[in-house]
Amino acid sequence: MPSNARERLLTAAERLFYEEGIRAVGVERILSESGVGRASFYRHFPSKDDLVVEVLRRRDAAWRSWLTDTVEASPRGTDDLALALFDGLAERFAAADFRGCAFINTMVEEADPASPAHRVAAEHKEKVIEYLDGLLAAAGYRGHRTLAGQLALLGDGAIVAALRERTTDAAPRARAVAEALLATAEREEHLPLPDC
Amino acid sequence: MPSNARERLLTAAERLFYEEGIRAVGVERILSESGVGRASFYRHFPSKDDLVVEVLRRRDAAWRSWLTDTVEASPRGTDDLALALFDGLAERFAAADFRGCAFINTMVEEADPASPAHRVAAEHKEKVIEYLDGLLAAAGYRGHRTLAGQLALLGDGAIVAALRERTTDAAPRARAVAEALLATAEREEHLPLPDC
DNA sequence: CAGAGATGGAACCGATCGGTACCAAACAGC
DNA sequence: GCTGTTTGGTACCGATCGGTTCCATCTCTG
Repeated sequence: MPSNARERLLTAAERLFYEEGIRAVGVERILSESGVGRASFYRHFPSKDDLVVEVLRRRDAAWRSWLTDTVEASPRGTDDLALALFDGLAERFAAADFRGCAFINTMVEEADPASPAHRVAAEHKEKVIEYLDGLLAAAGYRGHRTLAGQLALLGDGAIVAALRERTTDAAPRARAVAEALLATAEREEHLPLPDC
Repeated sequence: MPSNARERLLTAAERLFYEEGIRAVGVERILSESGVGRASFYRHFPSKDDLVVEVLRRRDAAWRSWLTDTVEASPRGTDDLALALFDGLAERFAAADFRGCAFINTMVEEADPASPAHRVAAEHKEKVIEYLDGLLAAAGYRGHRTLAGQLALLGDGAIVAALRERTTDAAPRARAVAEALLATAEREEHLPLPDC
């Protein structure tokens, strides 16, 4: 059964790491905000780095389940299910504590690509792309793998833009690009015959 | 006349900040790698933060002049000058020390949007978008301002993707999206008459 | 050559970093 | 009620953080 202290540590650390950055938050802050004793912390996690990795793993799971829920709850047709991504992002951009993508931020803060935290963050993006790839393949798009990478690229670009200008404008802006992209890509599969 | 020590500090700091991150590099590292004495450092810069801001200012100027050179040296026609951006990015992605966009990284590391470093980084992106806007307006695109934001979004998305997968593949992938985007946008201005 | 300003080196400062050791209280299951 | 585990609190550790101070040396100018 899960420990109480461990749970409080993870939730406090997740919030603090996202709001202020991994390196910017010391162990002392996590302890005081979670109410956990210093010894208890190191009983549950060998080091701060291990806490970071565990926080990222949980956030990866939570984020991807949010993505699938958002897509499945979308009232759209099956053709442009992936576009629901950008409407979902718009909600995220509006959050008061929005500070970009936790995984992009981790890859920036943990510069070494071989570091555990960096790898977990990179693998998260891979899994998101695989999921999008599945959606696009099911919708019958020809170059679905490339298309999935392009949609993820648009999503990340929108997140960066939202972080920079601190508005939700980037979401519909990226959505429009995605629509233009899917409109041209769709033709290859669904409209092989010239229409003019 | 420019001080020798100051110049060495700025070049060493720029490299170290980009390779390892701003917070990850202490003053000691900058001193040892630049060969500048501790006292000399604080004679030239009131604090480390001031050095960070000055490094960003110089990188902003250098990056934007690189952008204009890249665009002007492009063999393309005036219509898709902006696409030269992505070919230029591909070269950057291939660099051995590529570690994303220094300004995105700064906005991630310096979480407070009001901090001087964060603001300089955000303003850099604004200036890039203004430049792209000018290019698109000159080429006769109708919604050139929105289009400029979308191209910048694609550029940032490509940079993030390149940081994640550590290949140059993201550049042509983003370029293809930009071409699809400009292809649909161009019609509004240059082809007001239906072609079928 | 003489003087002035800039320089590099090192000692030192308080604060904070991640991590360890120890302890008394709270808690559980029997 | 008693035992054994988990808990929060605190003191402490060496290392490093950004920053100050002093000094001997170097270089450039007059």
